[in-house]
Amino acid sequence: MTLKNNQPLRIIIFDDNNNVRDSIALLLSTTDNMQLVASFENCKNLIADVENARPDVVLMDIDMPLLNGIDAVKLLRTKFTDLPVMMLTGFEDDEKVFASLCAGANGYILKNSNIDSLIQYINEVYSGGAPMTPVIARKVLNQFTKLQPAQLKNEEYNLSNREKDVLQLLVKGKSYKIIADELNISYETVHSHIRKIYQKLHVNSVGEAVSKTISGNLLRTFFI
Amino acid sequence: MTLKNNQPLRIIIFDDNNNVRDSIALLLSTTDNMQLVASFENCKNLIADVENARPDVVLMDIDMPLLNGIDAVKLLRTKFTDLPVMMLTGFEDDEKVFASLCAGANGYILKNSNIDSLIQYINEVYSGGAPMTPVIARKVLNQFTKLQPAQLKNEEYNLSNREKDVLQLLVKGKSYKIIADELNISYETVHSHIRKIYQKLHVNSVGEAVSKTISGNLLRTFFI
DNA sequence: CATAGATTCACCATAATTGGTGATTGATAC
DNA sequence: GTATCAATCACCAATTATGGTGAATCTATG
Repeated sequence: MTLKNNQPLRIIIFDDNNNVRDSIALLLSTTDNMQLVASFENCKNLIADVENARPDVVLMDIDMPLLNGIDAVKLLRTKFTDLPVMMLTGFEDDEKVFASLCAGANGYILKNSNIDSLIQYINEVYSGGAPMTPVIARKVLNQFTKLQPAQLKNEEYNLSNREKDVLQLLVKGKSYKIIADELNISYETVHSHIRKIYQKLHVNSVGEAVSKTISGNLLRTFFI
Repeated sequence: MTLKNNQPLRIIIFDDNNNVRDSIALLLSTTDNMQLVASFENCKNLIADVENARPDVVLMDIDMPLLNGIDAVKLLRTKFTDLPVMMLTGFEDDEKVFASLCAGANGYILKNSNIDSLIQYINEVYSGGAPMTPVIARKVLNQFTKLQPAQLKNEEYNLSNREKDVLQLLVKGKSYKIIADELNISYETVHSHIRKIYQKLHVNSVGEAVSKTISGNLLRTFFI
């Protein structure tokens, strides 16, 4: 695995369960390129703890007294924007997965993952990946195939650059007048561009255009 | 691992590379609960082959002569809507990942994954997961955090049921008149609902409303 | 029962969007 | 060099959306 200057990966864990902290300590003590540099049962001194421990990867439980793991990640992100944080949780709660990822967590795995997996996940999250359970990933895919009929033939709409500019602003909810202003062109030019856009997208209202654009684009940007 | 009636998982592979087919055959021959029931170097008789082999999981290469793996998945999906298909590929090409998943693949992994992983991935795809590389998954997360500031505070807009109905149609690009028609209410009622919706969402045009709704909702439906 | 909110509808005036047609300029391709 | 297309602008007419005000009915909640 890729290591920083041949030094073992510095790991830190926040978990209120002694057993969990102990097992992870044991696991990491038998793993060559990893080192548990600190371990805490709550996030009371989160920022200071992290500053002192200088970890390469943070393991964070979700259900903890005082400050829960999700808020902890948010707090962490105010100081350490790129520090890899992996959530550890006992069960797969969709709401919490969602909230964690939104808060800025880089991965989300179950505590009952087998030992090899945990080591692998830590490596992955350190090297820029985002380990998540296949069940979560599956939800993304389902959404895909659901939306597919309309958008994902990936029709190249062949919008010109200017048309894309206009469409982008349209998606932000701007009116013709404001778009004209922001692009320094006349209202009638905007009108003209939008006419073309509607032709190319096969729609005939802002609603449809925005809808088609976002759902297409969002999904595409996920993977391209 | 979960098995169907204690029978080993029936695996089938399509790959034009003899070495790959051989290594996978070897790997699976040493794996208790899996069985390679057939192996083909192209998808010439895809449907027939699958019908005969009755696999539980299909492993599909992408670059193949005659019919490439992506089109093969599409074809497969016309007959076997739920059959787990995992793409196997030598390299991580974003476009192809995207195209495969759109075509209906359930997972996407690299051939150079280690042996244990492959076995695990097969199990996961069979049991309803969607194994994908952490790098792909990371892209999803990045998109998340990008969109977060605007939408994902997950403000409860407290829309009433009727308002949600109307908003949903608005998102589909329907006009007031058509919405009125579809919900069997008067134009003025639609008008009235939309006024309320705009208030609650803090917007004042279809564009904004649709935008706010979709980007919020799409992401949410991925994970909740 | 009184109050709040959801759902329904109406009228009015203004503003914004949509569709049609047409025209000029500049760049690019054949 | 001419045909094509992007980008710009204009005028006109019809439709649609937005915002204000007001009001009736019904349901649920205290």
